[in-house]
Amino acid sequence: MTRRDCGIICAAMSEIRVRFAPSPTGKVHIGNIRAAIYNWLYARHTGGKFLLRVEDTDLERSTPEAIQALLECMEWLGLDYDEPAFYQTKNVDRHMACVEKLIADGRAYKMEKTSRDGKTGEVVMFRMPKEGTLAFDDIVKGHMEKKAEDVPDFAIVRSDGSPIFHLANVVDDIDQRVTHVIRGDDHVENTFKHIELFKALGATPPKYGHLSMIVNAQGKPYSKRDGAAFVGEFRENGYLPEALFNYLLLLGWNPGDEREVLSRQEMIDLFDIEKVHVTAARFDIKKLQWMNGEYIRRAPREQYRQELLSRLGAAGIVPPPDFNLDLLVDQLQIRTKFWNDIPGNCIYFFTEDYPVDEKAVEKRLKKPGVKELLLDLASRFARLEPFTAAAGEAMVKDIAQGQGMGPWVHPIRVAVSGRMEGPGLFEMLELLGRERTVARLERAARSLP
RNA sequence: GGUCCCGUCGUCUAACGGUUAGGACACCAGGUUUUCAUCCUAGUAACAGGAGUUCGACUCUCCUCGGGACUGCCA
Repeated sequence: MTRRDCGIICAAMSEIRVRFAPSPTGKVHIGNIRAAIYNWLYARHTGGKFLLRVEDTDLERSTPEAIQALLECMEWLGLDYDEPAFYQTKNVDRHMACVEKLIADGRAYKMEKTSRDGKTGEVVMFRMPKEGTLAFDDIVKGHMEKKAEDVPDFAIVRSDGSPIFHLANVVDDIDQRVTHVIRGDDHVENTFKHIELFKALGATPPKYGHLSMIVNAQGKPYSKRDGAAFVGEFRENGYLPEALFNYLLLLGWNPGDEREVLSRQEMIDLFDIEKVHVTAARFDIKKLQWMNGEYIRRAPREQYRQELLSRLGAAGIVPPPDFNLDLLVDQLQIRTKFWNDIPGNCIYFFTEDYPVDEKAVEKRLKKPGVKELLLDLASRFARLEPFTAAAGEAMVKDIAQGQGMGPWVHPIRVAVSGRMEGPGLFEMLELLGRERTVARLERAARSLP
């Protein structure tokens, strides 16, 4: 409580500024985007600023397309930033000016060095303290300390004259007036170097918080083999941005009570960077899938309706004007786990060219008596007035005479939809309409010996 | 190898040093239902191991084991 009060006071005195600083390599990884989410929430929670810095100094991999993909991911997740995106390549002059100053101050020196791949050239090295301890208080990991002798000098300018990450990163943080650096665990060791760099440049180091990694189902760091670890893939697979956002947030943080599905506003209100976990979290696709279904079920009908129309449209289907879309939404919304499920789960309402599950046919239709049953039902449905779900259900109930309706319902379902699961049967028939229902019952009957 | 970090159900996690160690996902058994899904009810399942401190340890200390990060002219 005291801490939080202090945070508010400090924010009033000097605004909190955090940043997401990805290098655009084409695909945005979930671990990176979770860091972005935590930064964004921290900024929104404290009333500070969330900044975007594109670390595009790796000219090989940084393409306009990659940057575009990055921006789209952020927009999809609702990670809006408060100042124009800062491009690292635009700040190279500043980087080099800082190097000159460091050299002039004796904090950096030129040196002949042989790189890992055997190339020799002159680089600029940053001089680290040689004795004493280096320490900082990590917002999530607590007090971190190292002997100075364990952190050697390091290169800040390549032999081709280009600035290296450590230097560029720190100079940019100074220029963007970043107050809190919340980033991946893999930077913990770098922090000892970065803090010295800040000091050598006459700047106050920011506060640091290091996030543990997200590991795969085997508990190992994600590799390219794991797949589906990129934000874009979740989008393509029909996940809701809100669900992915919520799930990622819960990987390493919780609101302190038993709530899990949170609104964006609740997240902002409750998020507390100090309560973020130190331990690595395993990515559980099953729980994400559940959460996605949860978000779809909770979505406003209108949103579902729009998504339904657009997904059908993408499949080349436009429901006819007299189609009862409301009823379809009623039936489908609770049965949808991914947006991508939509066309497949209702395509048979709109075309005669729909897939038929042969196992279903085997189980429900290829039985003695079913042919006659379907013909009988076809003629009954042809006469049913009105042709509604309620009337259809009443009719079959009447035929079943108080017994279970299974023997009638199951064959009808497979005969008219080609599958064993789906909306309530009578709603399904109403949506199909009399003509299609009768025609499909007769067609199914004809296909039987 | 060296430096640093971490360790509660299968997974994500909760638990002022005192709880029958709680919740969620998954799993499983029922119920509702014309199928599937939803929904409701119940269940299986964890403090890595060992010392110590303490009246009392998941919680504090140490050791062991296990996992991870870093150890670039990559970011």
